[in-house]
Amino acid sequence: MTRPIHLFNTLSRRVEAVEPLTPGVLTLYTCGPTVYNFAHIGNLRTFLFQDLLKRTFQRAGYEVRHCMNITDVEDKIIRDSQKELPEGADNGTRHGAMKALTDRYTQAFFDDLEAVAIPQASFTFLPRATDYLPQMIALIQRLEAKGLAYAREGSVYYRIAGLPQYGCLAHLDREGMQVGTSVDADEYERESLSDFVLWKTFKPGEPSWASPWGPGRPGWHIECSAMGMELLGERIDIHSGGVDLVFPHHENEIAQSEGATGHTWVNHWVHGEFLLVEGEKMSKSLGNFYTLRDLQEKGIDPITFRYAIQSNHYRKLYNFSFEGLTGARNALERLRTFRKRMEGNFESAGGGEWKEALDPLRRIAQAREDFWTALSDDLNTPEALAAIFTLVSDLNAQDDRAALTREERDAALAFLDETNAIFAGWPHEEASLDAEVAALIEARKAAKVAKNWAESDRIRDQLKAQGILLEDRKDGSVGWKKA
RNA sequence: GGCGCCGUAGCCAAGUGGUAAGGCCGCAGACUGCAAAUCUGCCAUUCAUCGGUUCGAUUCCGAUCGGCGCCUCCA
Repeated sequence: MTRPIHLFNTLSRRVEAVEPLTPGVLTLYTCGPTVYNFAHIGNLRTFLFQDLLKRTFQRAGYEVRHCMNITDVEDKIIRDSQKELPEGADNGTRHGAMKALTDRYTQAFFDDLEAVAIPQASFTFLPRATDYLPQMIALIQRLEAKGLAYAREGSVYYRIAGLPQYGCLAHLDREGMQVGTSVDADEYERESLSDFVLWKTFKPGEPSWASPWGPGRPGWHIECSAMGMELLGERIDIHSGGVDLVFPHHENEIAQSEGATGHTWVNHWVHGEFLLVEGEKMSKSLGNFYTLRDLQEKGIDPITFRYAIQSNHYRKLYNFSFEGLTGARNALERLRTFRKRMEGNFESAGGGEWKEALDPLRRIAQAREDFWTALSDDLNTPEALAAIFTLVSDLNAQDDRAALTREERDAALAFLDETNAIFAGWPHEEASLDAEVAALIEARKAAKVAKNWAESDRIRDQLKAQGILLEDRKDGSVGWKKA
């Protein structure tokens, strides 16, 4: 049983149903990081969007085969990893230095992902580009054989003129293109300024691999085509990335893959928007450039960041702000408090006027429908979250007047689990207190019974300082939560 | 020059040809020994501006203003 999901397709510029080639199994390729530095919050927005995409399909009943590449050979990686090496360093040393750098930042990347609740284990394939040189070379040879690639002085280029559909993704027509305004001097040998490089010839000071065209290294588009086709197949359901990748990266991937196979490679292209920071483009010079680590140092919970990102639609520019983060934290707190309330069994006071009594089970079923209707419609998370919040509000009101039954509470909890499986913001938390704190809570209870308010308040403040917030209930029990 | 996107309350934000979801913040009240949590009420006669189409537009069309992206490395 799978729910149909509709997504905006960059190819058609319309929202379309996603119909996997194999019913119930979704093949998903997402462009991963270039590991030469820590990921910044803009990068993370894209990975969070892709995680949302994946989790939505999973919870909608699909088996998702997700491949994300790790780009571990690229201009900036080479620049940063080779600068300390002597001029005469041999190729093995150069490769070693490059690997040392990329290993370090690959690990940092996965640490960051884990912090925002994107488990490494949730990826089916995490290929490193440097592990797929044979596949890249084979793909280039395949293009050569079809007349779509040509070698010049040790480099190989893609012949755009040979592929009529070039430009279909970015919706560029060749007449209107302003191309070639900035051209590297060493690439004058291309037949056309639009042709892009598949294989770069060796330059002194760079690591290299042997190839039929002599030593060199892969161009930056070829890895995704080679690894995607190797691991997921020559036809895949969804390919995604940040909007900036539409052109030229994804356009060139289409050229490489479809040029080689002669048929459609990707059915659905999905792209996530960028973020702004306090209304401005994030940049190091403006001083508004943040990594997740920067936020953590400011005491911000990465899960709060995750929620802030996911509470906005993925195709809209998101204006990151610290005020927004505060709002996200408070909104999450409301949901977590509600969860605790549903996990508990305490009696409500009863009585009081309210709009109308409702049938909690039916109300929950309605919320579930609303939630999925929103998510299925191009991942409309703002509306999906609204479905949760209105339910929370209704059930709180109901529970205040006439306590929900255990069955109804469990139904609410099941819905929270279901939605948390996607948003990862309101998980069940084991309630455990150390003996000292438990004793303090008991001492305060005794003080309250004795109407010793000064002592009772003192203990409450003391616990608050330790990060334990108390909630006195109407039935005399005392709840607590961590601040 | 070509192709696109966005402009909804203090902030974030959904949305539809039929009269504005949700969250945060804020205010008043209830509950409480006081709090916290929760509840009740309030918080955009209005959706950048000006025209047009329509019985009716925030939603369609056009123009204007403002912000932005891509066509070159970039999540």
